[in-house]
Amino acid sequence: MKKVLPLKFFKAPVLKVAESLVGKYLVRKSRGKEIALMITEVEAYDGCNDLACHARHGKTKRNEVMFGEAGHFYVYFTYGMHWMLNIVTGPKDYPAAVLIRGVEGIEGPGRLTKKLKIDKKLNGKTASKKSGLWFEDRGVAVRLKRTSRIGVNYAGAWAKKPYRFVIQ
DNA sequence: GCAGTGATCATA
DNA sequence: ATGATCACTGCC
Repeated sequence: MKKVLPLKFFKAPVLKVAESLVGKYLVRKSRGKEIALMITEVEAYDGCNDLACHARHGKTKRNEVMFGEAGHFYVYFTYGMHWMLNIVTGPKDYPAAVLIRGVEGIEGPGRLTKKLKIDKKLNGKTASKKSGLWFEDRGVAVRLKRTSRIGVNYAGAWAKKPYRFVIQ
């Protein structure tokens, strides 16, 4: 069973999308080659009140995609060398996204984007075959584990929220 | 443990 | 214009 996840899938609340995205496949088509990898680790970033979320200080040029329609990619550059891949969720004008932190065989959000050649060209694009990057449900069931998020110690109480989902 | 790296954003 | 910050990685 191979089913491309429709944009509707991402309109649900971010925690629900994050949870159900683990065990699904991230598929990248680049230069005619298709690579499908199971997602093993994600994190949820939920709205302006989430002190770890980029949207905590309101809309800016960088994060405006998060305020848009669900099912679009939010890709940004950080630490002078790494691209981060997120998928926008929830209703329009509600800034929330799921960070894809790892897939099978590629541990770490920065490595993942490097291996799959993901950069700002995908920012704002939709998750579909047309953009060359999309998600598929291949009918795999997995056991999950919830933990607090990585690299957000500055976020006070929000740093402790169990918004990270990893495969067990 | 921590240096490297540069876009982004707030402040002026 | 300047300076602090950063959803990380790789090497020590």
